[in-house]
Amino acid sequence: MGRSPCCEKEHTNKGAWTKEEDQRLIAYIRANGEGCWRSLPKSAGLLRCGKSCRLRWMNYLRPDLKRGNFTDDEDELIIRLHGILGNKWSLIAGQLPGRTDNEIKNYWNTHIKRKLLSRGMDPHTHRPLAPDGPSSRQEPPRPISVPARAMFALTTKQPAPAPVESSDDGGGSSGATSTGEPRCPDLNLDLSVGPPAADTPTSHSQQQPVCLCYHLGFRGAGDATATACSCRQADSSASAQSQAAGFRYFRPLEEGQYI
DNA sequence: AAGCCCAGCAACCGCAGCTCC
DNA sequence: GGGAGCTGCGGTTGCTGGGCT
Repeated sequence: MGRSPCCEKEHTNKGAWTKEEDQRLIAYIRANGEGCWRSLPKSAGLLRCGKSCRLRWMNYLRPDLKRGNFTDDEDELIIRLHGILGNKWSLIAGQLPGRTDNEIKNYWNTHIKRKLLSRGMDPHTHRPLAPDGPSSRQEPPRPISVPARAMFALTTKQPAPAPVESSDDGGGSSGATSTGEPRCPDLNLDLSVGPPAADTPTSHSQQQPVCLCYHLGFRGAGDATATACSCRQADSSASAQSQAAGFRYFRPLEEGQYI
């Protein structure tokens, strides 16, 4: 594709995977588990680079993947999460069991963008399109910039004004829908980005942060999708410190609460 | 029937962040 | 503290198949 290869290895296959390669990869991971992608190709007898193996497994071969069309509910969830998280496809994928970031990214670019445009919404800003067209004004992407592994706590305490650009103009995807359904009423998203707050009580100390994963169905071990959320694993091992820097805090939402 | 166009999907690449030493 | 190596993420590209002319 015009760029230099990511691997220095010259004798690696590229392009579409063959059935044989798939079978080898599946067999190897079944026997040895995931991890150590760099050495996996050699161990598995594959002429691929580790990144390629990982991608193939994550996006196509994993047994817990859900194939098939996205449902309307998934559509709406993706739109809502994109409004909150922006192009953090992996985070969004984490809320959709069986879906991959690549799949969601592709789906967004091919379907949902169009869907939002047909609704008169700007897919980047989740705001109503300007009268002079979507691309005529080069508005920066969503102002909420959440680093992939940045610590953020999400609170739902109301009715404080949301620091996030919520859909107060009536057009945001997180607001009430045209049907009047209270999808995300007056959300107070307190996305605090910074060092872990566990030992540093702040003004949020009385506002129990909420783990998106928890609310959206990831309940930890036992769940087929448990690996997508490490909230409950965070404290269990020192090696999970990096995970702890991610979704560390969680609290189930109460009935009637929305995100 | 043949060629063209385009949407959708799979895969690649560079980079950022994390861990280990 | 800093460098090296590895992993994961997001953007981009290229292939493929279906629809249209």
